[in-house]
Amino acid sequence: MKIGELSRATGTNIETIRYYERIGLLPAPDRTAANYRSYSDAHRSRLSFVRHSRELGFTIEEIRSLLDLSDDPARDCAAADRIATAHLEQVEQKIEQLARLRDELTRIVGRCRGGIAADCRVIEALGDHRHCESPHV
Amino acid sequence: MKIGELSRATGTNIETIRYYERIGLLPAPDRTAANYRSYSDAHRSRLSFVRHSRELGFTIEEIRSLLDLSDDPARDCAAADRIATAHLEQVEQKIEQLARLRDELTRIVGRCRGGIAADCRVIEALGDHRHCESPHV
DNA sequence: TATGCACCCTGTAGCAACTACAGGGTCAAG
DNA sequence: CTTGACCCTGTAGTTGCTACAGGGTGCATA
Ligand SMILES: [Zn+2]
Ligand SMILES: [Zn+2]
Ligand SMILES: [Zn+2]
Ligand SMILES: [Zn+2]
Repeated sequence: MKIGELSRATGTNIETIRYYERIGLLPAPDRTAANYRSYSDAHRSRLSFVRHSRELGFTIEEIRSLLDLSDDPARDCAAADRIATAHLEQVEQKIEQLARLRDELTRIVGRCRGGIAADCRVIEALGDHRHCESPHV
Repeated sequence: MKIGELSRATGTNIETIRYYERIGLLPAPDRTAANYRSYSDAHRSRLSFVRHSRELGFTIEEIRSLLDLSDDPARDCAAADRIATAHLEQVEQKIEQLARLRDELTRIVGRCRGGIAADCRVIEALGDHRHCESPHV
């Protein structure tokens, strides 16, 4: 499989595939006589794993650890669980933070009654946290 | 006010203040005889505006537009309202996306029963989106 | 007077995770 | 024999900072 086919098969940008190789996330594939990369099915499924994990928000380093683990099928899977659980917790924290942000932004946006910038409550609220009702950080 | 005082007064890293000046978000202040930056109260409140807006998740470019607007107090404030509303919508979308992620991650994490990596349902789920119950993207 | 220390300066490079060229080579079809 | 689709390497850009390196300044103390 050439890089273009792998790109279409996994929905991954070609530049991204080369980037993953450069940072050691995907192993370097064989080359054809013309120096084209030639991928196997193992590459395809590894890349699918990476892309899917990225879509689920895991960082490259987390994915690296997860790949290490699945490369060594006899190891205890507790590490994978720990990574996934920690990531879930981070997502939950991020949601809470964004919800606070949303509430504060809703209050701020709702205060604009139109008119000139000098009188705008939105601009006023952005300039001074004392107008806020939550710490939002 | 020297840069260290401004830094303490606004809770902004000194490097960040210089960065804002470099990208034209803060006007270059006067200099002392020793070439030290010397800030006025106008600088201080402008920087507070920037930091507060950043805390609320606005991008630098959005803040630039908001500052342009507040620099011209006679202008109609509708543009500010539009920026803030658009930002609020983005925050809401991000929350929804993260909520989908959280649900999917919760399902995935819940499937691990311990054991070896070869049998791990978490690793399996990460490798193949067909195990997912939502599109989560 | 020297010297220590806190503070300031510029310029550059690093982070994450890509993305986008520039400037070239390869290969099959018409 | 040229056109077009593909592939290659290497480098630089994105966002919003942060962290030096390598210097200068200013004030208090011994
Ligand atoms: Zn308004
Ligand atoms: Zn606030
Ligand atoms: Zn498991
Ligand atoms: Zn999925």
